[in-house]
Amino acid sequence: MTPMNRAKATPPTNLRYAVAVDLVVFTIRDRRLCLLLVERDIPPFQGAWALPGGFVLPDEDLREAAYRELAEETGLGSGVHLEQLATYGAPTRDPRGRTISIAWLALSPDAAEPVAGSDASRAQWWPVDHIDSATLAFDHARIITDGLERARAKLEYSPLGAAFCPPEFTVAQLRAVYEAVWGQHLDPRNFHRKVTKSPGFLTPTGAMTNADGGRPAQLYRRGVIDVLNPPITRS
Amino acid sequence: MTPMNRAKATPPTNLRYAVAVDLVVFTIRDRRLCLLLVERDIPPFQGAWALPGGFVLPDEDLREAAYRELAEETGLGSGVHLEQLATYGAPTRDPRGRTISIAWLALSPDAAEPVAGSDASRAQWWPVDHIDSATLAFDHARIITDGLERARAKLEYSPLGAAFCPPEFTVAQLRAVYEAVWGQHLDPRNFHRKVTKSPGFLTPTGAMTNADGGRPAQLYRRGVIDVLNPPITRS
DNA sequence: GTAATAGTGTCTTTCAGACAATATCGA
DNA sequence: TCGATATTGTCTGAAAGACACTATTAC
Repeated sequence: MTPMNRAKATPPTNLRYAVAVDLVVFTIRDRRLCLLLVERDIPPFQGAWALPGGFVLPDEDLREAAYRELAEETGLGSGVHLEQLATYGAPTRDPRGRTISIAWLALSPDAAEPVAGSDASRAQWWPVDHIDSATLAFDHARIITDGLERARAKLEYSPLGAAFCPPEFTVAQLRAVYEAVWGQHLDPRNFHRKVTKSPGFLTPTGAMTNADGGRPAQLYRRGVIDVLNPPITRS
Repeated sequence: MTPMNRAKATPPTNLRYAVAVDLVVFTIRDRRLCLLLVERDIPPFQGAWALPGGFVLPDEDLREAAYRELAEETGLGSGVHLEQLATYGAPTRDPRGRTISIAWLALSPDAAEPVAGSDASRAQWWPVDHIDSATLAFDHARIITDGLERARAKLEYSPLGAAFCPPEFTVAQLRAVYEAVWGQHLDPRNFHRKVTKSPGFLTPTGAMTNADGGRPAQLYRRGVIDVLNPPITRS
């Protein structure tokens, strides 16, 4: 084994980096798409808003770390959709030293106010169009942009819109999700036909609700499929 | 700052892990989808086939590391499409110690034989349906599965099929890509109409080729768009 | 001429979007 | 009754899949 055999050798200590998870948590509140941010109470970027997150512990999987941080900083837990977004690792993205961050996209039904994290920093839901990218810590503005893009795209070809809804929901609630995420109005009648005809997207519970006034609506649960075919188009 | 304020503090040395990039490199050879694997010449998994990859150096970005490994182990470089696939970090995925691996998906035109890596390990193209998942090193079987799924999905709604083709190519060459990746026959006439009508997918060069016998075919270059609308459907 | 591949046209069915019409509640 | 929302139906135009047909080369 030559000194050139770097790629396969055990890495020396100077090739080890801090590894963190960051969470891009979306929900719908008041018909608007909102993102969870926490206010940093220590340097760097003290006082700036940042994504919730933290370092990965030695014995936990990456997804576990994401779930743990989600629970610690929001009180949210099971029932929240969590998927990997991307990994950010520019050498200077963290002034404290090289840090690799695995970003996760989380979609949550409208929850109560977020609980303060264990570090007592302030956590708050922000409408996405009220977030000032320039003031965010680290490269979190970029991560949020990527998360938004992913969420918007996923509504088209996956049943993830339902992840923003409670376990049982109406077609109108689901439509409100799509309208909030895409920022555009959708025809209620065509939307209704599309989602109820999309095989496996929704399963009717048989129960009805009249919580919204007007004619009572059928309640649905999330179906079993992972890919919408045909997709729910945006236009 | 309490000891509980773990999430925001600078991480101690025991919270640093090795960080690697692994490459899922696909190409089309002999009308079949092929994957580049290297034979490991040192433990662990000595003698097993693995994805090309290596550790991230202190001053390079993650994408740079992926490009460097690609060049070192394949001789490939510019002109290869490279995108992040996912990050794998199960605590025990590497018996040498905790290693976080950022996997990249690379799509390459049919190239010459891969050059031997700088560590002289053997590199070889494998038809994807000839790969024995059970014999692969680490969790690479899973990574390959994820890469395959991503590649298959991306052909539908992105112009990435062209990443498997040389800079100038015919519709038939592009169709061969789709057929290899999807493993199914496509009607040449409908395919031709779909891709040439898809706005921004292909730009004709004006030149023709008769390399395949029969009527000469128009040559195209990759267009400028990133998303196909409408998508190229699979059925 | 034949064989092979490239490319166009045409038919049918399916589906998306616009929007009328009907259904079922509360007040 | 009206106002609100839910749900179904109907029409039209666009697009997909099947496949006949024409075009242009090599031999």
